[in-house]
Amino acid sequence: MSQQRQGSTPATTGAVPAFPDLPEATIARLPEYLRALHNLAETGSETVSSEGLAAAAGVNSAKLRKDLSHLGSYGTRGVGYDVALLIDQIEYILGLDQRRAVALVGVGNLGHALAGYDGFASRGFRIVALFDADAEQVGKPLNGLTVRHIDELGQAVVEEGITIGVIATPAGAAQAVADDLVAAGVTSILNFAPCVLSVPAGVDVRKVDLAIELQILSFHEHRKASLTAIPGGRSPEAGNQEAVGS
Amino acid sequence: MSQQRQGSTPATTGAVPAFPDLPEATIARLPEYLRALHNLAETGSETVSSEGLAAAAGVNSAKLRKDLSHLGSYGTRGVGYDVALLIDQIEYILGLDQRRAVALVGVGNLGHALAGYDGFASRGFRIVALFDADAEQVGKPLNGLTVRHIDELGQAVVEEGITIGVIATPAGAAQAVADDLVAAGVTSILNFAPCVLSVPAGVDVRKVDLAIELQILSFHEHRKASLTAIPGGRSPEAGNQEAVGS
DNA sequence: AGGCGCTTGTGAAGGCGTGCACAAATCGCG
DNA sequence: CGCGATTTGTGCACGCCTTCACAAGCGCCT
Ligand SMILES: NC(=O)c1ccc[n+]([C@@H]2O[C@H](COP(=O)([O-])OP(=O)(O)OC[C@H]3O[C@@H](n4cnc5c(N)ncnc54)[C@H](O)[C@@H]3O)[C@@H](O)[C@H]2O)c1
Ligand SMILES: NC(=O)c1ccc[n+]([C@@H]2O[C@H](COP(=O)([O-])OP(=O)(O)OC[C@H]3O[C@@H](n4cnc5c(N)ncnc54)[C@H](O)[C@@H]3O)[C@@H](O)[C@H]2O)c1
Repeated sequence: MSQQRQGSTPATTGAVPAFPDLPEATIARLPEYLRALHNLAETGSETVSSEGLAAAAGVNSAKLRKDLSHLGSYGTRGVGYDVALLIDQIEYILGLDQRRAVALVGVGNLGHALAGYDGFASRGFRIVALFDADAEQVGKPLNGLTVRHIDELGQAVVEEGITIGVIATPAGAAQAVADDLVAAGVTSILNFAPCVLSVPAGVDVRKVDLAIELQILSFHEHRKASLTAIPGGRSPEAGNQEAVGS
Repeated sequence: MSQQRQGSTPATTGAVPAFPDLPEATIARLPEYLRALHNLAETGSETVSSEGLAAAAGVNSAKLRKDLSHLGSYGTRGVGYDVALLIDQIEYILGLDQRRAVALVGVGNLGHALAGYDGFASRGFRIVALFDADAEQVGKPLNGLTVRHIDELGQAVVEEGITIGVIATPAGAAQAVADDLVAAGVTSILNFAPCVLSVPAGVDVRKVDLAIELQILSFHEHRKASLTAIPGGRSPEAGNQEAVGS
C-alpha cells in the first residue's frame, strides 16, 4: 500500500557509478537551480558564483555548493560555475534531454489549464495525449491534440513512449486511473486529486494538493495572529462557527 | 474540557502557551490527516486507530502518533482517536474555523481553473476577490464574482478581511503582484509563478511549480532507466541525443 | 614569476525527523 | 474484580540534512 522509497541500493557491480545517487533534498532543488540558470543565460551571463546562483534560486550558498558537488566538480575556484555547462549537466541528470512524453488524464477544469500551459514544453516535457472518460469530452480538440477515451491509454502509452502520467480527475476516479496508467506501463505519476494513491513498487508518485498548501499557510496565519493578539487563547470545542465539510 | 498544554514547556512568561509550536514536518501532514478524517467521518466511523488513520493518510503509524501527540492527548489507549474530536482539534490548529478569505490575482488559464474549483470552499477557504491587470478581463463575471482591477487590491483586502493571496500571473509580474499584496496587508502568499519571490519577514510564501514536480519525476525515470539499461553510463559532455518513443 | 584576492569543495558539528520498541493506560469480559 | 487484549504516547537511536568555517585551487595583476 505504500509507494516509492526504495531502500538503499547497495552497490551491485563495481562499475563506475555513472549515476550518482543524489540525496532526495538535492534532487528537489536541482530544478530550481536550472530555472535560475536559464534566466542567467538569457541575460548573457557566462559564469555565476555560488553566491549569485544561490540568491537567484532562493537558497543558502553553502547548500548550493554541496548540492552541485554531488554532481561532480563543474565549478572553477576563484571564478564560479560555467552557466551553459551547468545547465547541460543538470538537464542530463534530470533526464530532460529526452523531452519526456506526458499523458494527461482528466480534461476538466484543471485539465484544460494544464493542457494549455506552455511552461511544460519549455522545460523538457511534451504533453502528447489527453484522456477523459466523459463521452462529451472525447473527440474534442484541445491545444492541438484530440481528447481520447481512457480505454485507448494502453495503446497510446506504447505508441507515444509515454513515461509520465498526470491525473486531473476527481478524487473518486484517481485510483482507478492510476491503476490504468500503471497497467499501461507508466512508471511516474503526478496526482492532482486530493487522495492517497496506491501503486506497486517501482512506480513513483508525486502529489500536488492546493488545499493543503493553503491550509499550511492558514496555520501560520493562525499562529501569527495568536502571537500579536491577546495571549488568552481559546479552546476549540466551542463550536461557534460551523466547521468545514465536504 | 479543553487543554492542549504541553507537559514540559518551561521558561516562558506566565501566559498559557495556547499555541504549541509544532514541527514543520508535522504541520505539513496535518492537512492530510484532516482529509482522511473527513473521509472516515463520512463513512460513519466514530473512532479510528493510529494504524487505520495512518493507512488512510499514507504515513507510518508511529509518525502519526507522534504528530498527534504534539497537539495533546486526544486518543484513548486501547480504543483509538475520536474522529469528530480530532477533526475539530486539527481544524482549530490550522485556523480553518475562520474560513479564511482568499484573493486570487491573475485570471488567466490557471486562474480560471482555480476560481472555479470547489475544493477550496469545502476545505476552509473562500475566494472572495479576483484581480487582473488586463482591461479585457476586468469586469467579467466568474463563478459568482466579478474580476476587479489590481488597483483595487488594497481596498478589497481591508473590506473582505483577506489574509491569503494567490498569485497566478506570469512570472514577470509575480514580484510586483507580491509587493502589492504585501502592501495591501496580505501576510500569506501562494505562488504559482515559476520564480522566487522576495517578501519582508513575517510574510509566508509557498510555491507550487508543476514543472519542478515533473522534473523530479523525470529524474527518477532517468535513474530507473539507467539501472535496467547497460551499466556503462555515458558522460553528458558528448552532445548526443536520444528520444523516447517516435 | 610571485603574491593576492576570490571562490569552490568539503570536513565537522549540530539539529531535525523518522521509526522502533515498549511501558502505560484503557476497555471488555468472565 | 481482575486479567488479557489492544492501542496510545514516548524514550531512544540512527540517519539525513543544513550550516559553518576553512583549506585548497584558480586567475589576475603587478
Ligand atoms: N480546478 C482546480 O483548480 C483544482 C485545483 C486543485 C485540485 N484540483 C483537483 O483536480 C482534479 C480535477 O479537478 P477539476 O476541477 O478539473 O474537476 P472537473 O470535474 O472539472 O474535471 C474532471 C474531469 O475528469 C474526468 N473524469 C472523471 N472520471 C474519469 C475517469 N475515470 N477517467 C478519465 N477521466 C475522468 C471528467 O470527465 C472531467 O472531465 C480534482 O481531483 C480536483 O480536486 C483541481
Ligand atoms: N496554466 C497552467 O496550467 C499553469 C501550470 C503551472 C504554472 N502556471 C503558472 O501560473 C501562472 C499563470 O499561468 P496562466 O497559464 O494562467 O497564464 P495566463 O497568461 O493565461 O494568465 C495570466 C493572467 O495574469 C494577468 N496578469 C498579468 N500581469 C498581471 C499583473 N501585474 N497583475 C494582475 N494580473 C496580471 C494576465 O492579464 C492574465 O490574465 C504562470 O506563471 C504560469 O507559469 C500555469
